[in-house]
Amino acid sequence: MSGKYTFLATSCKNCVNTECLVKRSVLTEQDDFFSSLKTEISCKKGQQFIIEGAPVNGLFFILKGKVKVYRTGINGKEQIVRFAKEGEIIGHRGFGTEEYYSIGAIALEDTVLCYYSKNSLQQKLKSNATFTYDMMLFYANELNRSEAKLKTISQMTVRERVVDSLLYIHRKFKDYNGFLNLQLSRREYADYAGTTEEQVIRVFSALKKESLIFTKGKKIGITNITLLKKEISEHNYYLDL
DNA sequence: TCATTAATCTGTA
DNA sequence: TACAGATTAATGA
Repeated sequence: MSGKYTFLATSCKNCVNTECLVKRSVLTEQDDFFSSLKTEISCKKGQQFIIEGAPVNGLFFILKGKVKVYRTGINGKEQIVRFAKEGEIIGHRGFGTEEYYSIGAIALEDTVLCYYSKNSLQQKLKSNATFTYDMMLFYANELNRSEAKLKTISQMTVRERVVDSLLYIHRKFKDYNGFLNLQLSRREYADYAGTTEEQVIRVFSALKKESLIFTKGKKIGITNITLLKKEISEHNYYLDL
């Protein structure tokens, strides 16, 4: 971890983030002590808060903001593993037996994170079955999604992968004023879809010509989501995760 | 505001 | 698919 952090202090009790696993499962037991164990970390847009290869000491929960999780590939190319929003967990793959992070994470906008040490989490997981169960469901989902993504990358054409990425961003982050509620560069789309920047640009302009999407600078809007979904589902690769 | 840097797009091999 | 160059947007002093 690097850079300057701003530390705030919000109790989980007063937290507005109802999607958070800690908020949902732990606070029901009237135990505000656990929420005092967290560290609140605020990071600016573009700031990296997990570095590949750094030792794992705990787990991050996103209180507010959006994040990308990536892994550096063979030729130094960045492969984006997933995007995450409020309430999601970051760094969980290293939580069990791994000693070092196999992924890096960067804030895509100003983000506030709640950080729990390995120790305090392990204790809570052992004593609170609801929390453990919720965590298990989360891990199962992640595994499912990551296997689906492997299929996507290995079996779809470039165009299908780009369309798939757009649909993924759409169902995860929804629209805001008609545009996707997450601004990504063409390079980031490429890194997620497993292709190059130029390919993404070309697919985007093709989709624009076909009136399936529209763009305004970095902002992208989906005109016809039904047709976009159809492109993927025709090949039976579309998974609503 | 202007200059510098980054991002986007197009042409071509 | 990859590279180079042109154009446009974003950033910072």
